[in-house]
Amino acid sequence: MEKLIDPRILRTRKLIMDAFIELSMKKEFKDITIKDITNAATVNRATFYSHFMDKFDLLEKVLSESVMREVIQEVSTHEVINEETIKAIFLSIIKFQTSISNQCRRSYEAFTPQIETIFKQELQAFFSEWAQKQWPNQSKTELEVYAVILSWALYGAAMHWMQNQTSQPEDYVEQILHIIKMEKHK
Amino acid sequence: MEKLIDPRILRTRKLIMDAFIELSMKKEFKDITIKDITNAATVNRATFYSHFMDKFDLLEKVLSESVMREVIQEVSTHEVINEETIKAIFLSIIKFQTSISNQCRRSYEAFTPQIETIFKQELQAFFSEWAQKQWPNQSKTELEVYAVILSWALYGAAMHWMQNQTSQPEDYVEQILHIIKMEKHK
DNA sequence: ATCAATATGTTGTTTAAACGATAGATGTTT
DNA sequence: AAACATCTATCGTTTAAACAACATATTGAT
Repeated sequence: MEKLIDPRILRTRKLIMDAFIELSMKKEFKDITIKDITNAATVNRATFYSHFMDKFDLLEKVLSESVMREVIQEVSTHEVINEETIKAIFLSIIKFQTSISNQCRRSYEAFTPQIETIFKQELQAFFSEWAQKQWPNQSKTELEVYAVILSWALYGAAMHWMQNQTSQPEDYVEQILHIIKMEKHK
Repeated sequence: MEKLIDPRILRTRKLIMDAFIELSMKKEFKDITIKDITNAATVNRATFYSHFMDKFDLLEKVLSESVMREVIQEVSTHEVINEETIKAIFLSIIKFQTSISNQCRRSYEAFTPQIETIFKQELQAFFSEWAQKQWPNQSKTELEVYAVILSWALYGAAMHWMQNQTSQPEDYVEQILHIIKMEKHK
């Protein structure tokens, strides 16, 4: 079933994305030109356009594919969604947000809306898939709602913690677990 | 005058060479297959053969281009050949030899002849070029002899030190400077 | 020693990427 | 505001690399 994509495509995509991530740490997003990116990626500028529509398209894909994958990977060891998984994801979100707010500096604020959208989308898809595996008897729409609530609640809580940082994240996440019910009964 | 080489060629060469250097740190040379190298380099196996004749050809080019460049670079700050330059090169050789004897481990001994040949070639070319700049009035053949003697003597001394390690390299190099005359008078 | 599996080179064909040229947008200096 | 440079985006042509297939070696286990 695998489509067998030409490895050159994968390599070029990775070169461009990695170069962009690298540049984002030094320059502001608006000051990064396509030429900057393709130069650093050792790729022709025209080639950029056969992979991405523009810089924003690239940012979107970098966030969803490259960055979100890290978060997912950290929790992919867990078999089912449980309190441990929730804790792990919460901490991952904070870890990621902290790292990009350090890396991107000034340009960070300008892109929080995009980042938030992508983050919630990915989280929702992730929860939805896993919920269906975990509770195959529940109706799809019901599990979808469950996934939406979980992803929004978790992301919102993480953002709230980021702004206040009153307690330790480990203690904070305990509070979330008191609110969200993890059980589903047939 | 620059030939303007297709960047894909440079990129692929670098990918292969870097992958090889990386693998050399983990595996013995004889156990590294072309497939290993091209896999790590994200390059097709057939592509390898349009850049290198075989594994030995690759090793040769890695040593002369990639590694020797480091040594040269360390002394390229110096304007002319003097006692400081000699010291710097001597220490660079030792540094390089120590690092590959740590990295390549068992396969190291098997390739010392090749490494030695390449090292002396590169050193000789380096000294020859610089001697001609420094003493343009001297005859070319005379300076060539000078370059040969310098390169062999330095490399030999470095190898001798490596095997015995009696004194500190800084003290050892002083002894060399007592033997080799650095002056040239018209 | 035999057989199977894996590695080495090589070749013809297909495809992704490089190149050069282009036109329009954006931005900076005078 | 006009001149200038730089960036964006696209397109046809050329080239390097991917692919698949092949014959021949090496290796390794039975």
